Amino acid sequence: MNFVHPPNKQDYYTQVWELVQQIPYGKVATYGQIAQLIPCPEGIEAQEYQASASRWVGTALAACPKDIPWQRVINSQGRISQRPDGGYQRERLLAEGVVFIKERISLPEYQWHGPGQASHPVQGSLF
DNA sequence: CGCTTGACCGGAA
DNA sequence: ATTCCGGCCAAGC
Repeated sequence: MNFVHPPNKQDYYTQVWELVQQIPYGKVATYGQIAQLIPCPEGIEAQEYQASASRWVGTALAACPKDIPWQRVINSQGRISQRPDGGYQRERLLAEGVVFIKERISLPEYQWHGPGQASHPVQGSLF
Protein backbone atom coordinates (compact mmCIF):
# COMPACT_ATOMS: atom_id res chain seq x y z
CA MET A 1 0.00 0.00 0.00
CA ASN A 2 1.09 3.47 -0.74
CA PHE A 3 1.21 5.62 2.32
CA VAL A 4 3.13 8.71 1.43
CA HIS A 5 2.08 11.40 3.87
CA PRO A 6 1.60 15.07 3.06
CA PRO A 7 4.47 17.39 4.06
CA ASN A 8 2.23 19.37 6.37
CA LYS A 9 -0.06 16.76 7.75
CA GLN A 10 -1.96 19.07 10.06
CA ASP A 11 -2.41 21.60 7.29
CA TYR A 12 -3.69 19.01 4.88
CA TYR A 13 -6.11 17.61 7.42
CA THR A 14 -7.44 21.08 8.04
CA GLN A 15 -8.10 21.55 4.35
CA VAL A 16 -9.99 18.28 4.29
CA TRP A 17 -12.12 19.33 7.23
CA GLU A 18 -12.87 22.71 5.69
CA LEU A 19 -14.13 21.06 2.55
CA VAL A 20 -16.12 18.36 4.25
CA GLN A 21 -17.76 21.01 6.35
CA GLN A 22 -19.08 22.57 3.16
CA ILE A 23 -20.93 19.49 2.00
CA PRO A 24 -24.62 20.34 2.27
CA TYR A 25 -27.05 18.33 4.35
CA GLY A 26 -28.32 15.36 2.40
CA LYS A 27 -25.41 15.39 -0.04
CA VAL A 28 -22.29 13.25 -0.21
CA ALA A 29 -18.77 13.42 -1.58
CA THR A 30 -16.20 10.73 -2.23
CA TYR A 31 -12.75 10.52 -0.68
CA GLY A 32 -11.20 10.93 -4.08
CA GLN A 33 -13.34 13.94 -4.83
CA ILE A 34 -12.26 15.73 -1.68
CA ALA A 35 -8.68 14.85 -2.52
CA GLN A 36 -8.96 16.36 -5.97
CA LEU A 37 -10.41 19.56 -4.58
CA ILE A 38 -7.22 20.05 -2.60
CA PRO A 39 -4.15 21.10 -4.59
CA CYS A 40 -1.23 18.72 -4.64
CA PRO A 41 1.16 19.79 -1.86
CA GLU A 42 4.61 20.94 -2.88
CA GLY A 43 7.20 18.24 -2.93
CA ILE A 44 4.72 15.56 -3.87
CA GLU A 45 4.60 14.01 -7.31
CA ALA A 46 1.24 14.36 -8.92
CA GLN A 47 1.22 10.64 -9.45
CA GLU A 48 1.95 9.94 -5.81
CA TYR A 49 -0.70 12.38 -4.81
CA GLN A 50 -3.27 10.67 -6.93
CA ALA A 51 -2.35 7.33 -5.48
CA SER A 52 -2.37 8.44 -1.86
CA ALA A 53 -4.61 11.44 -1.43
CA SER A 54 -7.89 9.64 -1.02
CA ARG A 55 -6.38 7.76 1.86
CA TRP A 56 -5.12 10.95 3.41
CA VAL A 57 -8.68 12.14 3.35
CA GLY A 58 -9.77 9.03 5.15
CA THR A 59 -7.06 9.41 7.73
CA ALA A 60 -7.93 13.06 8.17
CA LEU A 61 -11.54 12.18 8.84
CA ALA A 62 -10.46 9.54 11.31
CA ALA A 63 -9.16 12.37 13.45
CA CYS A 64 -11.68 15.06 12.64
CA PRO A 65 -13.38 17.39 15.13
CA LYS A 66 -16.85 16.28 16.17
CA ASP A 67 -18.57 19.12 14.31
CA ILE A 68 -17.44 17.80 10.95
CA PRO A 69 -20.12 15.93 8.95
CA TRP A 70 -17.80 13.02 8.25
CA GLN A 71 -20.72 10.77 7.42
CA ARG A 72 -21.15 12.58 4.11
CA VAL A 73 -17.89 11.23 2.76
CA ILE A 74 -18.16 7.82 1.13
CA ASN A 75 -16.06 5.77 -1.24
CA SER A 76 -16.03 5.96 -5.02
CA GLN A 77 -18.47 3.11 -5.32
CA GLY A 78 -21.10 5.00 -3.41
CA ARG A 79 -20.63 2.73 -0.45
CA ILE A 80 -19.80 3.10 3.20
CA SER A 81 -16.18 2.32 3.89
CA GLN A 82 -15.32 0.08 6.78
CA ARG A 83 -14.44 2.10 9.80
CA PRO A 84 -12.65 1.17 13.00
CA ASP A 85 -15.75 1.83 15.08
CA GLY A 86 -18.06 -0.17 12.87
CA GLY A 87 -20.21 2.89 12.99
CA TYR A 88 -23.46 4.47 12.21
CA GLN A 89 -22.54 6.26 9.04
CA ARG A 90 -25.36 4.64 7.15
CA GLU A 91 -27.87 5.52 9.84
CA ARG A 92 -26.75 9.13 9.84
CA LEU A 93 -27.14 9.38 6.08
CA LEU A 94 -30.54 7.74 6.14
CA ALA A 95 -31.55 10.35 8.67
CA GLU A 96 -30.58 13.01 6.15
CA GLY A 97 -32.84 11.49 3.55
CA VAL A 98 -30.16 9.76 1.53
CA VAL A 99 -31.51 6.67 -0.17
CA PHE A 100 -29.56 3.43 -0.22
CA ILE A 101 -30.11 0.92 -2.99
CA LYS A 102 -28.48 -2.40 -2.28
CA GLU A 103 -26.14 -0.84 0.29
CA ARG A 104 -25.20 1.73 -2.29
CA ILE A 105 -25.89 5.42 -2.80
CA SER A 106 -26.61 6.82 -6.25
CA LEU A 107 -23.75 9.22 -6.73
CA PRO A 108 -25.29 10.98 -9.74
CA GLU A 109 -28.17 11.96 -7.50
CA TYR A 110 -26.50 12.71 -4.21
CA GLN A 111 -22.96 13.74 -5.01
CA TRP A 112 -22.04 17.24 -4.00
CA HIS A 113 -20.82 19.37 -6.88
CA GLY A 114 -17.99 21.07 -5.06
CA PRO A 115 -17.51 24.37 -3.23
CA GLY A 116 -16.97 27.05 -5.86
CA GLN A 117 -19.03 25.18 -8.39
CA ALA A 118 -22.10 26.71 -9.85
CA SER A 119 -25.40 26.31 -8.13
CA HIS A 120 -26.66 26.84 -11.65
CA PRO A 121 -24.81 24.34 -13.81
CA VAL A 122 -24.39 25.64 -17.31
CA GLN A 123 -25.70 22.88 -19.49
CA GLY A 124 -24.97 22.86 -23.13
CA SER A 125 -23.82 25.94 -24.92
CA LEU A 126 -26.24 28.71 -24.26
CA PHE A 127 -24.18 30.85 -26.51
C1' DC B 1 13.27 -1.92 18.46
C1' DG B 2 10.09 -4.58 15.07
C1' DC B 3 5.63 -5.85 13.56
C1' DT B 4 0.90 -4.48 12.55
C1' DT B 5 -2.26 -1.70 10.65
C1' DG B 6 -4.58 1.81 8.29
C1' DA B 7 -12.46 6.04 6.54
C1' DC B 8 -8.92 4.52 -0.86
C1' DC B 9 -8.98 4.06 -5.97
C1' DG B 10 -8.71 2.57 -10.59
C1' DG B 11 -7.43 -0.80 -13.74
C1' DA B 12 -6.92 -5.72 -15.06
C1' DA B 13 -8.23 -10.58 -15.13
C1' DA C 1 -20.38 -8.60 -11.33
C1' DT C 2 -16.13 -9.91 -8.19
C1' DT C 3 -11.34 -10.45 -6.76
C1' DC C 4 -6.56 -9.02 -6.85
C1' DC C 5 -2.86 -5.70 -7.19
C1' DG C 6 0.18 -1.66 -6.76
C1' DG C 7 1.04 2.38 -4.26
C1' DC C 8 5.73 1.48 -0.10
C1' DC C 9 4.89 5.76 5.11
C1' DA C 10 4.42 6.36 10.33
C1' DA C 11 2.22 6.08 14.65
C1' DG C 12 1.17 2.78 18.23
C1' DC C 13 1.70 -1.14 20.73
